[in-house]
Amino acid sequence: MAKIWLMKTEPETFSIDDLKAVKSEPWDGVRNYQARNFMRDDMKKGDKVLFYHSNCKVPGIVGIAEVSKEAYPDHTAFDKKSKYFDPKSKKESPRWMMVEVKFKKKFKETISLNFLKDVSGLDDMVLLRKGNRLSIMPVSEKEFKIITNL
DNA sequence: GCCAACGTTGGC
DNA sequence: GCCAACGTTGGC
Repeated sequence: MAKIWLMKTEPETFSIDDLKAVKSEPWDGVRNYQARNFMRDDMKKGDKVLFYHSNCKVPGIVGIAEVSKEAYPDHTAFDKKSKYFDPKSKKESPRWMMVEVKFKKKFKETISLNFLKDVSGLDDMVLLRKGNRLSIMPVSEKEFKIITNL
């Protein structure tokens, strides 16, 4: 069964509108092991993705995307000129992986983080846990239903 | 821009 | 393997 994820991005860097424009995008630059493990081990083609804008005026969920390609090596880690370059990632044994996501839809309004905090049934959501810094995290079916019904 | 809460690094 | 120092994330 398809799983559901939440992926954070800074809209200044890559927003939902950017995704809409390019249709599909390789999710490069993830340099966190837990997030990588989710991509490498658990994200399957067809999984749904809640698209989240962070580090901006109104942080929150702005739309829905879908996994369009499963994990493969993140080549930006091999590129000395890339800001995501990691000398410890070798081509023979890539340390970092990425998936591709494609645009599904953009919500009319951002479901703000502030608002989500007050929605009942979402108390256990990973996103709302204190000190959470994961850029990719799992979302339960129940949480997804609540959110898409808002 | 501040700063709390994390994750990572590296000396020991 | 511990843990202090450092870097990063991300809400505010």
